[in-house]
Amino acid sequence: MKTSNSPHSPIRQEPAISMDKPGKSERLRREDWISAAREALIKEGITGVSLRKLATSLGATTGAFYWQYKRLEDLLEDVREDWVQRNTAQITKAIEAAGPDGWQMYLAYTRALILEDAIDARYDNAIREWAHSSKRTAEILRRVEEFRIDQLRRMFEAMGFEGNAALIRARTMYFHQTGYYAMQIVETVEERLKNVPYYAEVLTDRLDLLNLNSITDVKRCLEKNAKPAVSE
Amino acid sequence: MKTSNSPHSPIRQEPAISMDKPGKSERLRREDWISAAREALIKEGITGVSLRKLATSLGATTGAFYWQYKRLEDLLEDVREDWVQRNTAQITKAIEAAGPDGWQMYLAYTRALILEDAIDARYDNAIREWAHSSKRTAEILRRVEEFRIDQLRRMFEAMGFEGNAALIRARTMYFHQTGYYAMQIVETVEERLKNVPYYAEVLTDRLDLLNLNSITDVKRCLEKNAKPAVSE
DNA sequence: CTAATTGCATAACTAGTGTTATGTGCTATG
DNA sequence: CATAGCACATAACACTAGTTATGCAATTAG
Repeated sequence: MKTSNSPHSPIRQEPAISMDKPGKSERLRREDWISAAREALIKEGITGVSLRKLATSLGATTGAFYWQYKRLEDLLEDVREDWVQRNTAQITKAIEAAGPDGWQMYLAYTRALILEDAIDARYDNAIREWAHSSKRTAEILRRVEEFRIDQLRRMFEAMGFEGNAALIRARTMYFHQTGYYAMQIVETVEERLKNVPYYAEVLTDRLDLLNLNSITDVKRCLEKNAKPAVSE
Repeated sequence: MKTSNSPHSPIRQEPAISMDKPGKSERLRREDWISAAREALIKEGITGVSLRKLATSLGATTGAFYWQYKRLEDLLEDVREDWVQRNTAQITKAIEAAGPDGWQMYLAYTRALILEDAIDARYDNAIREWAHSSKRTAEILRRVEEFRIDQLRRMFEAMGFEGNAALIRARTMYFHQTGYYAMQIVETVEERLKNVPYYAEVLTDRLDLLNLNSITDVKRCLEKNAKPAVSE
């Protein structure tokens, strides 16, 4: 038997005052393992998330991990929660703050996607890929996607679309986004801004945005609290 | 050293006449391994494709595999080619045979997707997932997707959309499809048929399809060589 | 009938995995 | 200074992976 020191303390005290020795060799915290796991998941998929790789990337070994977590699965659960917070909770705030006007919500959503990178597409893809081999991940992904689509549906209803029309547009928009992510399209911000009026025309039936010829016009239209339509 | 018998013959002679002993224990062929790998890939992802699992599903062991293939990678390359043939080459024929009229091509594509299951969505997903960890798979996926989108772009151009408008619609349609696949939506054929007019309205600006109220109307509209528009 | 080849099965090897047990340097406390 | 305990490193275990070497029954050739 070993001494009775018990790791895996539920609440980690931060080093109170961690100043004065910044870069040297601070103690590892759970967030360090979560970050390392997130980056490995994004870069190589769930098969790339191995304890020894994570430990090496943190300049440690597997022994350090088991001081923070009891099992690998516990870290993976934290990664799932990290994804929900980063890729859904954040953009949800932006949309709902722009309400109740549907068009303002649409602009806020577009702005968050294009200008603020509120959703990391590679993170979404890695989670979706992971869901294929992890029942737990699939469950969380499904719950999040139902929430996201319902959020868009309420947005289109706020724009005046009723019933099935709002749902179809919500799904068209979200499926398009998912497909865009899945295909790992590489575009500059300018290219994406240039297409904003075209997608808005298809999804919202607003033809007036086609008058926005320059990218600066589009960008100005996406500014917060901007008036819905035509360039002044 | 062992005897100088050399396996991995480039061309496999079929058993000439394989009648009379159907179910017992026929010799394994490359297609058997390809089929087993495809089903494992679809069900469990690329991590589920292991030699011992494949062998077990075929009632054999790993030793049998190396009589057909030199390396596992050689089987995986055959699986990639199998995917291209099954999920792209087939539907391409259907579309191009319906040309040059763009609307007929649209109907042929929709019919192939909904009524003929010309694309196995789970196969597409598994390949896309695999592409995250396999450079070779990513290369083939990219080539196929560029071909698919260009095919849709030419279809929209044949419908009268010009330049960027045709490309945007092609991408919207394909991204939607990819997202639909990625989300693993479960719908009956009737549900999917019911939405055909709505999607057609968004993508092609044809309002006349909204007159198709019943599913049988939609189905009749999708019949080969059907007239473009209104219910008679 | 004998011998050779085919078409596998069996087992072992190397490498990588999560996990556990134990050793160890550093820090804070008395 | 001495000592307890924290935060690791090290090493080993059981398991699975692809691959290789070898054994072996069934078929075929002479």
